[in-house]
Amino acid sequence: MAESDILERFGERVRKLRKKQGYSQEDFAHACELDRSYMGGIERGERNVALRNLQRIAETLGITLSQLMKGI
Amino acid sequence: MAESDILERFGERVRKLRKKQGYSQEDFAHACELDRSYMGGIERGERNVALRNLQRIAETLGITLSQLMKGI
DNA sequence: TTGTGACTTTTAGTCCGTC
DNA sequence: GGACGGACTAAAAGTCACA
Repeated sequence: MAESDILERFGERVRKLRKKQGYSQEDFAHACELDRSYMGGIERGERNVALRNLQRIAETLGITLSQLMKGI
Repeated sequence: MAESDILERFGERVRKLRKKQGYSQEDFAHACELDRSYMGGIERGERNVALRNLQRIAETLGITLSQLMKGI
């Protein structure tokens, strides 16, 4: 399924941006007010994240949703 | 809740782009392979759409996810 | 510090309809 | 052509313990 790639690509994108800002997965999850294991699932491409959580992630990274989606 | 605005802004964005391409709501929903009542809910800002469906909507509109999210 | 399985609760998303 | 509702099923949200 080609679409499942979108979750993986998104996960990689989050992981990259998160690391770039020096967060551990746990600290980042906490900053997003999400559970650590949920965030882990996102980065591994296992979660089909919806708009509200996408927005939280973008906000925590200090970027727009559009920027977060770049290259996805 | 400030985040609920994101759903409304997204709904307006979809409606605008959909109309620009001359689709009726029903035809557009069908083109996205989504239910018409669901698409109505999206445009009314009542639905917290997840990544896979965001991608379908973007594809149907012929734009990238990043472009779809512009201004959201 | 992260992966992962198992799980419950909440909501996404469908399908029927009416106005 | 679109708003809106009820009833339903599938899947997302969210949590925990252990490797």
